[in-house]
Amino acid sequence: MTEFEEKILRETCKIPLGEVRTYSWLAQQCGRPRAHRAVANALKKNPWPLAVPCHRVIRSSGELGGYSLGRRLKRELIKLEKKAKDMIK
DNA sequence: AAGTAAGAAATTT
DNA sequence: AAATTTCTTACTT
Repeated sequence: MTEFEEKILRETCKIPLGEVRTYSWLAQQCGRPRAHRAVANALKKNPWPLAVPCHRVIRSSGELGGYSLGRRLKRELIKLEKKAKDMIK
């Protein structure tokens, strides 16, 4: 595990409930604005699929992107978290 | 050297 | 204007 990957994962954990960020956004948070591709690489081999909310990371075009546990689940999780957010507020 | 869960730009439809 | 192709990106293996 490289430092870059760890940074990515830590930033991913900061994404609030019911919200999403893009791959390039994460790249910027780590000081490498053009490393979006490497970000995807780090997330796909995320060792803790649920502990780190990598399902809150989507493409900048608004599309889902991929997910190690299946894009379908990813969609469901985001939907569910939006609901949860509404319920809490 | 090759591959990637991306992106922007150029190209075609 | 939307869909598809092509090249670039930076990082890992």
